[in-house]
Amino acid sequence: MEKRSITIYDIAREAGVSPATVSRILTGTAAVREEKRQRVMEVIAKYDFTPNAYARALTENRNRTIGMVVAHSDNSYYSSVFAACESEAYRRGYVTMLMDTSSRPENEVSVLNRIRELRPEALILCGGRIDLEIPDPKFTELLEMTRKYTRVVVGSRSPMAGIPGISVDHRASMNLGVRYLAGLGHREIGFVYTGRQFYGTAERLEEFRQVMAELNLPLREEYLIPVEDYTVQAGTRAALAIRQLERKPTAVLGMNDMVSAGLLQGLLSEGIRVPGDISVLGFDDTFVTDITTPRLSSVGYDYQAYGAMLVETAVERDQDWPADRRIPVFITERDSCARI
Amino acid sequence: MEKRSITIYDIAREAGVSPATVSRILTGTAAVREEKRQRVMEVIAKYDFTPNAYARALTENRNRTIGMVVAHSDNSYYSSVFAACESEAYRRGYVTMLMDTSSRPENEVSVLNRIRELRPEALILCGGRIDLEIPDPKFTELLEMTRKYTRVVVGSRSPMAGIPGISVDHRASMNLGVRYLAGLGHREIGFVYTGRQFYGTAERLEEFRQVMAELNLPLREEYLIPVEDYTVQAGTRAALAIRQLERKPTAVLGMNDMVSAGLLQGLLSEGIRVPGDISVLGFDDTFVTDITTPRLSSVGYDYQAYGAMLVETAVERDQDWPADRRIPVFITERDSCARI
DNA sequence: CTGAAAGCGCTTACAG
DNA sequence: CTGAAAGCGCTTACAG
Repeated sequence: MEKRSITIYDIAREAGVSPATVSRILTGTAAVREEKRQRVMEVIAKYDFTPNAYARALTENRNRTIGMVVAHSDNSYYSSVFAACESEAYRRGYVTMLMDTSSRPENEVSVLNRIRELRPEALILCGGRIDLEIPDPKFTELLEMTRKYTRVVVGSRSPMAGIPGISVDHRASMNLGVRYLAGLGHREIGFVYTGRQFYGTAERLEEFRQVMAELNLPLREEYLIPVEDYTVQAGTRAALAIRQLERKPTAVLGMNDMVSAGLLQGLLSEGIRVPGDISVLGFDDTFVTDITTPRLSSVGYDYQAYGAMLVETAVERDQDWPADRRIPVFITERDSCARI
Repeated sequence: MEKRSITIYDIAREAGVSPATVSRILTGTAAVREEKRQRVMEVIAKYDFTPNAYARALTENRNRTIGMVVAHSDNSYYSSVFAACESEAYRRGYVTMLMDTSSRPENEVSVLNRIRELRPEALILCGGRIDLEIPDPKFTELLEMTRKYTRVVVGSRSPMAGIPGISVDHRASMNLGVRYLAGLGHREIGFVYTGRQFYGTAERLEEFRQVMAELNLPLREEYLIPVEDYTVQAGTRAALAIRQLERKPTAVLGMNDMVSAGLLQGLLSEGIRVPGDISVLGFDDTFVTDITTPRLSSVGYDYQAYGAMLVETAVERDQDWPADRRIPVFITERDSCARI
């Protein structure tokens, strides 16, 4: 941003053509005599001229921009989803602006206000109030406003008609996890969960009960252990709770890899062997799984595919996308679960 | 983006004022009679009107946007730096667009081309060719072009006059690490390093030799172990190399937390106790340190402060910032280093 | 194939 | 305090 930046007019003057011709060369939308093209290209190169995306956006009424707002950009789940979205968006010629709300409602408000001004062609929302089991009407209203200015897609359950939702198949992930453990011979299975207010947790909890019943496994309420957040420390505290138990589970699922890592450490430091005494299974299959000792088996998703689907749905607006789609899950066996 | 979005003209007409008045209310730059303000605000609320940032940017010749390009957005070091920058930028009223180059030169080129069109008020560059010990002239030229359109700041050593560089104090980090280990009684110290072509590695290597000499500790070339990349697997392979050693170090520094985590696991699985037989110290102090067993001691930085400094330097352009600044380092003791 | 002109949606001197 | 008008830097009918 110098005093006044060089424009298409400057290029045109120096090349001895009209600004329209320069524009045609830049956009490549119309034929231009080769000789003129040459001259113009030379002048462009001489000044390292690059057309102003803002002016272009204003005339074309599009800006090749995608907004993405996540709850915590430095959390490895969200950063994996973002990285996947960004690369797909970039491949399609879009640039991504990432904003972080730290899961704070006041930030969600101000971030979405800013997004409306920025008018990205599409907005991808992941985490925060959008994940609430019982929708927050204030937030729903905010989404309605945002929709007037930009197409929105959520990495969650669809919050309303017209906003496609694409999310992890929470029920399938729990089903797979429990069946995997049952296949290893476990009958006494626990679940350390976080975020009861979120639909993903609700779905996993329901599925847990259901699949345990289907498999004819005993469901013990004391094996359902709530923790406050998604941290290592929360997992460690859950391990303490498990130690107190008269009769212990032989396997436990942790809400995500961080909680599971804490669980694993906590159990170990209580002298409980993993997987010797208790098997631990994580969710998300982030790189954390390679770092724990023993390495953590985990139910994961194809982040690359998830990101691609999110961006595709965001960008190809004419298609008739399903209101809700779920990402398939798979399990990666490492060393934290044993046959009993 | 409907057919035609609602504009300041629509608002003006319905409120019975001129567009200029609406604009004045929106920007808050000039006094407007209270009664008119009321009327206008009502119409704005009625339509959830939000001014178009692109049009505004074009007239004001600024866009309140910061670009950030990182080598790997899903790497925890970069995502910590980004999160810190984003929050500081947001606090100052800027939105951040994050782009990821995957450290590929061809992506650096296309990303920077796109950045020039987008004309963010400032660009923060972290990782990739900017970190090369011997500058790449092609890349330097690319930076020169970019500078014509936007102020650039790097999270690295300053590549040229006019581009402020702010980076981790690599020498200090190594000095601190070695002195810490020496303080624990270690004399036989090793270093597993990655990216010899990067200045940060070069600095750490030099400092390693220097501080070892200062402390009168024996420097054994076979304790300087190069690995290919910054992964857990690289650390594991380094552990194998250490096992082969006739005479083993009693402590080793790993290039970053990931490498150190792999080192730790590899050593453990070779039957070498950590920290009983060998102490391991990491760099970066990311959340990885809480997940390893034993938990990893690590030399880290204040990411929040780093991000704030990067953004401040990027945005307050009138100030006379030093060409090169280094972020202070500190050590966080956990359980991977023992007194000998 | 090419230029003059209008328009995208704002802001800001300029003149009351 | 307020409006008419010009301008920001492009693109695209429109008319040759």
